[in-house]
Amino acid sequence: MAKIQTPQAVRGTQDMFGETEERFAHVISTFERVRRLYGFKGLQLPVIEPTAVFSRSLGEATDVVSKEMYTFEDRGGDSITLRPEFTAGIARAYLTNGWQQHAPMKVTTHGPLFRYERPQKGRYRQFHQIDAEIIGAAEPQADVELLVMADQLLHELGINANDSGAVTLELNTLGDVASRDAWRAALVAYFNDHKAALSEDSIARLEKNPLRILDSKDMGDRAICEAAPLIDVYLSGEGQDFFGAVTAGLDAAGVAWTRNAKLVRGLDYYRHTAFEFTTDRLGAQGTVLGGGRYDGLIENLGGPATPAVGWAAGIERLAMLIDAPETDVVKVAVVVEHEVAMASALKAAKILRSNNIAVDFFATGSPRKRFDRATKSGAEGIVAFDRGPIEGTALMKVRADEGQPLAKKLSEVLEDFQ
RNA sequence: GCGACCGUAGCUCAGUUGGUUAGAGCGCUGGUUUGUGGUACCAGAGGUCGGGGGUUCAAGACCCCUCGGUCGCCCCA
Repeated sequence: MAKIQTPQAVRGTQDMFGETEERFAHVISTFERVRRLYGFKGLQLPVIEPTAVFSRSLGEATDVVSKEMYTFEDRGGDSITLRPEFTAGIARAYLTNGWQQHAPMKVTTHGPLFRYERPQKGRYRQFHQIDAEIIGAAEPQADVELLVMADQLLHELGINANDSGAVTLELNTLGDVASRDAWRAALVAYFNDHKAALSEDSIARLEKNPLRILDSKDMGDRAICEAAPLIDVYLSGEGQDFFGAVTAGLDAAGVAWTRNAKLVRGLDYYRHTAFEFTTDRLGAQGTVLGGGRYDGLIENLGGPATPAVGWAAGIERLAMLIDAPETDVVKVAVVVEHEVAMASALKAAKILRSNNIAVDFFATGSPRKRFDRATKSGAEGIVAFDRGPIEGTALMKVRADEGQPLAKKLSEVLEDFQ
């Protein structure tokens, strides 16, 4: 028989099992727990959306829209896109379902996102994020609540800033529309004056996304950025008040933060608050959680002017930063030492499981291996079924820890492990 | 899209300046010991050395192409 080539996973996708999966699941379950502590509702959204949802809200010129989306035509001829981020889809759902009635709406979601990029450490084509948003809230307290929740989440995952220093909250403001536009114009003027010294990448950014030059990794660019104009000079009184309220709120809640006046967001719809929790432990992928205020987005999609704030965090990146969670271990290992005991063993396993006791079942391979595997499973107790004194009957033996084997009734076993 | 490094059993890796039947550990299967058993020992299965082409008397080792992986640039979580 001719060998056929074995199928491969799509580049940039992962098959998670064992510790990798446990870390992943732990991030999500912690997030689900913490989000409830802050009164956020869950949200489940489609993975596919009409392409326009993203092209209109992110901006046609952005890298995400122009070259990173998984877009295809469905059988009806409609252009469909696999979501590259959460916010646009949430905004769409908010409009199509008339969720204005619930405003201010505090929601969270999590799941897979897709971006056609070159995979590297902490970055995949199918990746996963947890996401939190408050829609319909214009006040800075919404920004604060979101940030305090993010901080607590990181803390409960064991990777927060306050003591370990693994992650730090960098905070900036982009101001309101007028402030932001004035700052942007000043930056363009400044960088144009220094165009000759800029890197090739940054000259391109000057046209497409001048704010981005501020976090260039090029050493020459960084030197030029040192003297670049800051938002503070162009920030309106209103913008100052807003930012002041956010920082005061964080201080009141005991959340550590540092000002990074060069922090910007890649997407056009951000206003006011911009923030990132960053780490130096993930190679080139320093951002673990990022977000900001996007008061302009819902209007971009044709809805009413609706203020909103939100953040998203990469589950894979968080999973790489946490300590390995304890692996789930079954409470009882049921071992079938002789075939005549099979029926009794199956029945016992079923009863134990019905009583909410986790059971693993060992009934294949040599009797010796069965017991070995049961021992290695880490179960608290082993319930073994052997041939009984009368032909065709079963004998139950219980062994917990190092003790001598005991003959027990199943009801006693239930008591032991309940 | 660009760059660097890597690709030998299921897994982690050895394989000396190219030279006889390609190895180890773990895992797996069977067995022997250990008085009911997490140990130790023995044996077995499992590889067309990512794929294709080339150089050579001889290539897992050298050259080219190709596919895959990792990391970095860009961009982002």
